[in-house]
Amino acid sequence: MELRHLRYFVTVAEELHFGRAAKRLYIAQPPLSQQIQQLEEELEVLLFKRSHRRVELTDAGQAFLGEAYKILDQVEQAKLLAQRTARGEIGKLALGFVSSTAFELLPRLLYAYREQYPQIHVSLHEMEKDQQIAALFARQIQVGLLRPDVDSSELCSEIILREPLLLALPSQHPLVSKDQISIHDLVHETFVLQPRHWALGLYDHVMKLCHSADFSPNVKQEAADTYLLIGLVAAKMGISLVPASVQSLHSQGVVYRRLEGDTTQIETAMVWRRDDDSPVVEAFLNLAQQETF
Amino acid sequence: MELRHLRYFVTVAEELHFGRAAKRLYIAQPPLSQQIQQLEEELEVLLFKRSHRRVELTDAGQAFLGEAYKILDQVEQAKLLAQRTARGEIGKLALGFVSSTAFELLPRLLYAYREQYPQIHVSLHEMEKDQQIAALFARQIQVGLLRPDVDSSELCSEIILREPLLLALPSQHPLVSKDQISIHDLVHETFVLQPRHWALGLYDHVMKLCHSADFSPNVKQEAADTYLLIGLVAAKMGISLVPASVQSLHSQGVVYRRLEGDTTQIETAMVWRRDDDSPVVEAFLNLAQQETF
DNA sequence: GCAAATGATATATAGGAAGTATCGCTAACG
DNA sequence: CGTTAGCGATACTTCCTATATATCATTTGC
Repeated sequence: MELRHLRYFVTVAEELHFGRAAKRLYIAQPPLSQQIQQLEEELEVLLFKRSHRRVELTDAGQAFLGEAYKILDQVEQAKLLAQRTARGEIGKLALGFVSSTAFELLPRLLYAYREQYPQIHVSLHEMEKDQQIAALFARQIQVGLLRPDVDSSELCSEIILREPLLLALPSQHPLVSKDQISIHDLVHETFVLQPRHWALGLYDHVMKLCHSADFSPNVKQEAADTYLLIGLVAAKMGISLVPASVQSLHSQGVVYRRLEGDTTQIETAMVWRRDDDSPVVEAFLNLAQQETF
Repeated sequence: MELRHLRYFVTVAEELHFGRAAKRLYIAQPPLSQQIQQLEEELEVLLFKRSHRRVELTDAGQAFLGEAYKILDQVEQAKLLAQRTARGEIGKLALGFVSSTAFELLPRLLYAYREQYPQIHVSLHEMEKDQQIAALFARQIQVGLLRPDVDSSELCSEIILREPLLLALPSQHPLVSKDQISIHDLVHETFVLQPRHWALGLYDHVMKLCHSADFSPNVKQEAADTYLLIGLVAAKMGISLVPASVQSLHSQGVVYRRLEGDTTQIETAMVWRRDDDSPVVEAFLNLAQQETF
């Protein structure tokens, strides 16, 4: 049995007339009769009652007609599904992200993506950099958002955000009222920072900055979680240096200031498998590249 | 697109190897490659990622595979459905019957039929003879159970039950204790009968019988419904003559007796449209013929 | 009883699916 | 690093079969 048989059968069942059905199918009448006979032979069932004057469906033909419609419809659906899936309009996307992207970058990307591809189910997984890379290899996530660099020939990456460092201060801190704050003003401050193993790139940036002013920061407390970190600043445990996007985490008792003369750029990159040509991923990457800030 | 494409696609998807898939399909490898290419061309979608070393499904291929399985499965289902419908194993059967068949014949037929064709939905419609014939013409019922004769070239009929007449007596009636009861013993009795228009054949049989003993029955009360008729006998409104199968309607206060020397046979027939070749009807008729009593 | 209508049959044709031979690329191996 | 085995694609041929043409057989309506 081929779909041809079903298409022909449906048409004859609709016309109840071999001649008209053949015309509608743009074939001659004899081959149509033959194909219907073939179908009946394979099913071992008579689908039509033919008198030389009238054609009508048998009970079995009636039953088969309903199924035939369903099948032909499902074929169309399958075609559409494949095309949409290929265009990245349907599917699943697992994203890894470092916590610092959760305040600005990730929400913006997600919002834009959802708008354009509402049928994609996106799952979000907060992970630190190394975990993300492992998860990419294990195909647990398809795209990661993290701080560069990534060194692997099997992965691709692209920087999608560069942002300055900001100083986070308790709101009653004396420096708040100062016009311009330079890195040298921080020599005797106590710091609250994320642990090095947790936020490698950021940590090293901060260290480099302090060393450029010939001091090592006095780290009183470490906190991996960004919410907690800002909370500690508000609680006057110390000051901190954070990527600018953290600013959108408006926390009472914390103010943010640029550091005079600091040109540090904190970079955020997207990472994905080089061999991943999934259209879902491709669509996400394209969109993210356009949305670059 | 033809089912061939789906069958080939599914096999390649299962094997992830064109050579092995071709072997399983009993065709050579090149035509298989070509058919898959055709399919991809029609869908405008790549279904497989081919490196010269490995074949794997794309996302779209994965999605399409699920649909392809469903479609092929549904084709099998459709085939089965048509065959079963043709064999009369699936469908609907509307039966008309006169009330007197409801006690013995109809239950027995139904029981046997349901056992063999549990998937058929049977609907039952109590109607008198003329209504049944009209309903057969109107295709509201497919088979009728009634008293012959039926005179129409468009209908077929066959007698499936012959039964004697029984005398129904109130249990305290003097005739109950008599050894042999003859029709002549009934000359002075009062009768309860079904109206002539309602039970044509039966009524005429009773009249003929009485006239053979040179009297006309004294009909005190008529009752169309058989239950009511027997109830009236129990209430000593009179005696009645009924087909033997009514006996299975065991009613307190009523006893049944054969009439000595009476050879009357009450006949019940099945009637159906001559042009009805529905397998459901055919199966029912066959079974009823075998079950004849 | 003849003509029109309609589906089946017989035969011819052509379009395309399958077969054969071969190529091109990759990866594993000595 | 060249060689070889594996595997899918391509080129070309063959053969099957779906389609077309012509005709027949049967029914029905005038």
